[in-house]
Amino acid sequence: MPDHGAPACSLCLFHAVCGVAATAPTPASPGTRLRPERLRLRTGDVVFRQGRPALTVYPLRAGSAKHVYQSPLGWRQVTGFSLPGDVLGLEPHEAPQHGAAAIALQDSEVCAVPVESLRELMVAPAFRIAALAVMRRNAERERVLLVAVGSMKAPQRLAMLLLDLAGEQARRHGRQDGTLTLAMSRADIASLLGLTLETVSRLLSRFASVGLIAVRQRRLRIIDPAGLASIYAGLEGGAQRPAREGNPGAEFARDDDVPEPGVLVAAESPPPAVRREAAH
Amino acid sequence: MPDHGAPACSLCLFHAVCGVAATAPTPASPGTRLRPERLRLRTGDVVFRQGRPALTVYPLRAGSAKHVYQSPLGWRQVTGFSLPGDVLGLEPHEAPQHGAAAIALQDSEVCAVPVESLRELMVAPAFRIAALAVMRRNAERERVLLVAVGSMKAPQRLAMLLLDLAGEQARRHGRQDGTLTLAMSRADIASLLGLTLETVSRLLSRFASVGLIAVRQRRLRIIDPAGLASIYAGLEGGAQRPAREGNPGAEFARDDDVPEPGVLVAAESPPPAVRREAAH
DNA sequence: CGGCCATTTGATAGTCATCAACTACCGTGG
DNA sequence: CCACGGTAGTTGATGACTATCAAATGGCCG
Repeated sequence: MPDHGAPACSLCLFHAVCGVAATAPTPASPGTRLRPERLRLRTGDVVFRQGRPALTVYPLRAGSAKHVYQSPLGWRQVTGFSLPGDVLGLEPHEAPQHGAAAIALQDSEVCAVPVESLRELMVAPAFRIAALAVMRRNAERERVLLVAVGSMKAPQRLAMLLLDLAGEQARRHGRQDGTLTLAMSRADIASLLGLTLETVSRLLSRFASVGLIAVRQRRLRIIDPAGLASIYAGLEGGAQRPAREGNPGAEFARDDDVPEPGVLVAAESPPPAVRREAAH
Repeated sequence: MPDHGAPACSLCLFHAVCGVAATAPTPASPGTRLRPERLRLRTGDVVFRQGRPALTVYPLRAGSAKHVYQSPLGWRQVTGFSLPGDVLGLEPHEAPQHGAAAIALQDSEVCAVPVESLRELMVAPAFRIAALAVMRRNAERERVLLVAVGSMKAPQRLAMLLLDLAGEQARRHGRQDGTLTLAMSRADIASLLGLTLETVSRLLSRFASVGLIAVRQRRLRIIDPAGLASIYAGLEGGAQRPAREGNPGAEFARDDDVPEPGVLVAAESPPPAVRREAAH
């Protein structure tokens, strides 16, 4: 495995087929070898806009980005953040246009891989599997977000995000100390979570005052991960419980399907039970 | 084009390749010909559960269904409703397991198409395009829902759903009178929209009292579509405006990308403007 | 006809958005 | 180097919007 310049490259979807080795150009390479162009971005730069033809995908080498979706009626919302190793613009379902805009949250660096190259690579089963897995992960992320925004209280949502960011941080650099730098503004966080920036700010302060975290501006350290997880699970304060899903009819078996965890903060604390279904 | 038994068949993804013609079995058929098994469902029946292997897809011939997603922590939420012509269990990204459960909202009927058949069909460009388009549409739906739940008020969300249901209704049967039967309970609607069933009930009553709709139990008629659209757009009461997306830096061009409308209620009323971006 | 569930409606309180200052930070330019 | 302006972030006061709790009503099925 070549170890390319940026540490994030080892997590990149294209890592195995990328020819931008810091070492030798990898002479006789069997399969496709990418020599992607590199682009530098400055804070606020738009990598691509929603609706524009998806001609290129952009593996993120360094920095970070946000994805902004605009609904048909003009409502905008941040749908996610990307960190080094993620691939910006990787459209699911072979969508011909970008489904959302991508904007650099800080000075960043991306590679530019033409979709034709991507298409070629996709015929290789191994790569294809990996790419599809990435897309599935993204989709799952959005679903978790939907549920969070749709049925969890503000503190839970924020706790979720913090734990997620910490997890991603750990997955990249090995850092286990909960130190992280928020590349995004309070407004971005608020948009993602369906809150206002004031609420986000207040909650961060509250979390800090209770000793869960330490924050100063965009510098944040998680002091009590278990406490945050507890809040995320809704065990704090108001005794939140997963909403029963008021369906009328009956369901066959009564076992609960345990969805595979792992996306957007692993389910450490067991679901607070209360999982009844109306019997037939 | 064969006209199969159910009227919804003409909208089915598999329509062109389906051999279940009410007429003759279509003797010498060139490409793949499906003879899908048919299944009857009763209210509340689980078509498939989240996490279970996705071995079959179920085109919905008659009736309706809801999709229920359970997050890793056990929170459940309705993520969408399906009407005749939709395909239940069509997993994006070739997911090997169902990403959500599907539950019949009423006595319904589905076809059962093995995924192997689906895979075979997917090699045909025409079918492949169509299938991907369906998946994209589903994904776009969820995004619109995310934005709605994340940043719109309760009345807007409900108005959106009603308009959407009416639109789907019209797309199937030609009925242009806004008469529709809500197959789902108030709780299901509430879950989808991130509200409580009481709020849904109250809003329906309020809509009715203002003459926008007429409701009696699950019987509903849209009297003033424009009024609902106006509420959806947020032009009523509180002067809602699409939230500015508080991003810090600059953006290159200043033109707004107009996303292709059409999913989950077309954008009839133009976005209320106010689309400024911070200059650099 | 009785019982059960879905739905409606009311009363009340909690959460969070909104409006409004105020403070901290950052980069620029004197 | 320090003053300045502007943006990001914090904090407070207030109230709208909705969730929550609690009945009451109405339908539907057996």
